Amino acid sequence: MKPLRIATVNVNGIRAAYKRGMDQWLAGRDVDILCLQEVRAPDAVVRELLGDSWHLLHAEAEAKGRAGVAIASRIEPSATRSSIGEPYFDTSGRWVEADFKVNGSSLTVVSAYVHSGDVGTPKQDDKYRFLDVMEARLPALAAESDHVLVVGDLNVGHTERDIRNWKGNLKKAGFLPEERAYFDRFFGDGVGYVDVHRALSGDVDGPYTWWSWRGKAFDNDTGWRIDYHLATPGLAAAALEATVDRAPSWDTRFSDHAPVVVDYSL
Amino acid sequence: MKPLRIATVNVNGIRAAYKRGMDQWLAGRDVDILCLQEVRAPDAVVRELLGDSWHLLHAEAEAKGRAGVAIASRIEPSATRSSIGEPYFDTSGRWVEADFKVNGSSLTVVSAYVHSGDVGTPKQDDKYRFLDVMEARLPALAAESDHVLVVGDLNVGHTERDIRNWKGNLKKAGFLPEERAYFDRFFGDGVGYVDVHRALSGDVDGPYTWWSWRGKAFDNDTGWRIDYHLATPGLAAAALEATVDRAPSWDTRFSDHAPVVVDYSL
DNA sequence: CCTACTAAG
DNA sequence: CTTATTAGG
Repeated sequence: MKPLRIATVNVNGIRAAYKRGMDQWLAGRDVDILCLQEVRAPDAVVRELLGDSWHLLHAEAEAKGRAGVAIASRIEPSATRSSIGEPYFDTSGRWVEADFKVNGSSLTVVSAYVHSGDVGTPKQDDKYRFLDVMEARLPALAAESDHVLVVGDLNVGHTERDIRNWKGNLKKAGFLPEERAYFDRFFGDGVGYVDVHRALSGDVDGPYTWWSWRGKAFDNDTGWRIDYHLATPGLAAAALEATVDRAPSWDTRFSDHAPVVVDYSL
Repeated sequence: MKPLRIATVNVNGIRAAYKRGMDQWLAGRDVDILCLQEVRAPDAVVRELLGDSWHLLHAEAEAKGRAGVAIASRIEPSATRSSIGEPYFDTSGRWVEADFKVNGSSLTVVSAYVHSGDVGTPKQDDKYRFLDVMEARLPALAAESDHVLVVGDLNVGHTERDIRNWKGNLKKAGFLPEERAYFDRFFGDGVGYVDVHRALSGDVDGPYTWWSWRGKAFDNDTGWRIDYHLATPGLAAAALEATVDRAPSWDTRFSDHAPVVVDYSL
């Protein structure tokens, strides 16, 4: 049986990503379920760019040109939702859920875009509030489907291996102890999800998924691993291979984030 | 005696112009006095881009990133002014004057940027008000110097030969009868200036100096001649040659306007 | 440093 | 269609 290929990527504006060759990446990757964050475009534009070969679930943000998440799939979802369970976030373009039937099992896929945060500002409060709701939503989803996969830009590096310059970022949004503790719990017995890429790659540095556009961050691989596949244990056990599509393997850099692609033998 | 080469160009943002190769144009043209409009950058940025081989007179607009005119010269001005004579326009970045001594004669050069206007809006009132003040300033300048040259983006096409699609623009700002009448007066006995390029090129269509970025306006030469050299008669008689630097002669299009370059044998 | 928005051209 | 600004990342 051909594995199910699921990719997540923060496109940082899908119009800009297409200008930079995102279509070439897509054409070469044969993705079954494509999860996008920071779409930053109206629904009609997204449909036009992706073409009609996808089923598209897209949650725009209320603010024009901000955030926006989507799930584009070759197979049709049996159900879709665009709420994380807290009305405050329903128009923020940060969370969509799609249910699929795959070989007799139910699979829920989530495309998530956690706030970037900013210490000492209301943005950080929103980030914690979102992570709180997410922490409650994860086990609820796991109770409803055979398999759950939450992917996206979670804007937190979990461990010292997930950020190149971790010492310099201990007080920065994205690597705060309080943020990292959420991920300890996501991956702990209570919530019970698995960090798929970390499980497959083992205890190594990276692989990073985001690099600042500034300076030579990308060339020097001064990056952060903040784009994840969080899977329920049965699904995580079915993960065959995980890849970050960045140079040198893939030479089109169409966003400041690189796609994280995982094959699941479901 | 080597003629004095004076160029005018609306750069539509000097930063963007340099990115598109304005420096290559400048390097190949050996200009003595360079008049700029729509500089749209802080003074420090302009000085950095032009380098230290110029004397620079630069009037920024009060509004950041808007308008801005400059005169960069290889020879040092004996005096400079940045008022057209009406305080309302003093912070609009639309008028600068520099006086030079050239071979024993006095020469005043003005870099002007007339409002684009918009029929039925306050912008059109400002445009008329500016043209009113300009109409008063022209003879005053002529009385003070041996030679006066007012160059820049005057945002009005004078005659039917100055706009490709003149019939379609009779009611549009830039070709309104009331605007064109100002130029009849500028070139009439009362004010007494000469349209240098028209005098040299004769009664032909164009040559145009501005083409919209939209569509194929540039390739089809659907343009407007709105960038001028207005000279007092003695100076106009000294004009040897006038050129619009556009393709095919010059292949770098660094602005939606092309430079108008004139050699004066002073 | 890059995105999209907006006003201006 | 392009410019620079602004907020957001």
